[in-house]
Amino acid sequence: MSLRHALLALIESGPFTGYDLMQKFDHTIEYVWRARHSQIYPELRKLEAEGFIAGEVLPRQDAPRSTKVAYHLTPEGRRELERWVTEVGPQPAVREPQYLKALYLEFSTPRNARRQFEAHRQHFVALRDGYTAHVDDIAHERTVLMQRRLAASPENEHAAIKAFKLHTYRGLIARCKAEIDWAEAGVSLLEELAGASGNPDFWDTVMHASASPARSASTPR
Amino acid sequence: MSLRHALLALIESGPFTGYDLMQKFDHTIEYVWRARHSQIYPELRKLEAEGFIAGEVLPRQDAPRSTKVAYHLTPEGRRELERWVTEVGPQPAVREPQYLKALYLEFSTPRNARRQFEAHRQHFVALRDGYTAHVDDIAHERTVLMQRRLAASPENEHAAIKAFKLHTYRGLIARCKAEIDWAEAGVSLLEELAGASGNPDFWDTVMHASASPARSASTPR
DNA sequence: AGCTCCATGTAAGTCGTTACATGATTCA
DNA sequence: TGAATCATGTAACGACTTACATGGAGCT
Repeated sequence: MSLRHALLALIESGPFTGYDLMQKFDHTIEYVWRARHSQIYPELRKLEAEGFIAGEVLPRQDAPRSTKVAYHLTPEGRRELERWVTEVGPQPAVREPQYLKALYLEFSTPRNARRQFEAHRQHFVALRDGYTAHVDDIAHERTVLMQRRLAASPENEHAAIKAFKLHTYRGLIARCKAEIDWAEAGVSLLEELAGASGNPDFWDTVMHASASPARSASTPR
Repeated sequence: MSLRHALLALIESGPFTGYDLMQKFDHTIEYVWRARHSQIYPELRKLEAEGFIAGEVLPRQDAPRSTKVAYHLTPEGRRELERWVTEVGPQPAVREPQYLKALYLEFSTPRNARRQFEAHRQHFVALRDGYTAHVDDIAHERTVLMQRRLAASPENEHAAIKAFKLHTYRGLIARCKAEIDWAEAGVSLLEELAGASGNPDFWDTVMHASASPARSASTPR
């Protein structure tokens, strides 16, 4: 149920068209929630039907013969945003595909296990770098969203508003670091195991090979 | 697409009934993927239809007049399990409800912000404690799953099999720690902001109050 | 007679994905 | 002429949730 609130929060410093919002979700800017345009446009219409946002039809600056719709927050939308921020929501259920796989790496070769950890590492290095660049942009007030939001607030609140955003992205950076450390420790673990086994074929040996292949109780031994 | 593989991996040390599996997902044991029985039973039938598992009808020990179905892995299921472990899958999209909310804490009071961080902390402390207990169980080979899996493998692989599981859960513990640290740093941040603002009402003042309430471009100022 | 555990299901709905689609305009 | 950007949609499907439902058995 967070997409709608991500939209409301963005639109608060609007007005924005669906296309504007899509771009914020699609690449870079909104780094904590991902959404596709096929989800965004219908959700905007729902939010408008519920009275949380209001759209106005504008001519397109690039193509004056067609139009676009820019949405802004209504007072009800504002209240809904405040309600959401105030409410303590349920934490999402644990569902970790990479860790699930890591539990069962013995079903493949150590070489592959290392590949998994390296891919994991790479992904989170890239993610961390993106976050880091974004933190920098926020600290230097280089993002349009920050500028708009600060412009709409009294000066004595600027520090806090900025601090919340920085704290959020720094937390995500710390998480990336934890993932990177885990992946690197995984590689180290494999190397230790390689050393401990005197086996020169270690890296290409499937552990836990089909020792008990699909024994069936209807085939009593 | 991970539920089916979680099921295959569990069933590998089977046979298990849907009810057995449900319990492993529901509470404690399988700490990396959560699923409900309403998802598990249909998926088991799908896996059987695809030939990855095979069920056999058994009498229930507690109620001999009714039956249950215990599934075991087929050779195709075994191959599918190996294929999945070998394949480098796509990382799931970033979607972080708590961090999203943290980005916009200025729409509520600092008192509420602190409540959010404290709830976050609590949740991950509990999760970490669960993981920690589970790591202990694995290290001492107290779980049925570990015992079955080790019994079905040659001794020289026991260390590696155990090491993968320990490494996985320790990684999850490290992640919990990062979350706990983040939440605690959030509380500290709020206290700093409280000190910096000389305002005695700080904790109950909504920042970013409706300074620009739903301005509409159709209402030019 | 009612509670709990075992064991299994269905139905409705939300959320999200990929893929398919269109139409205006500018630029090379 | 074709590609890229702006702008907006729909359709089909998959994953997951909540809620509703049943039926045997033992325990108090």
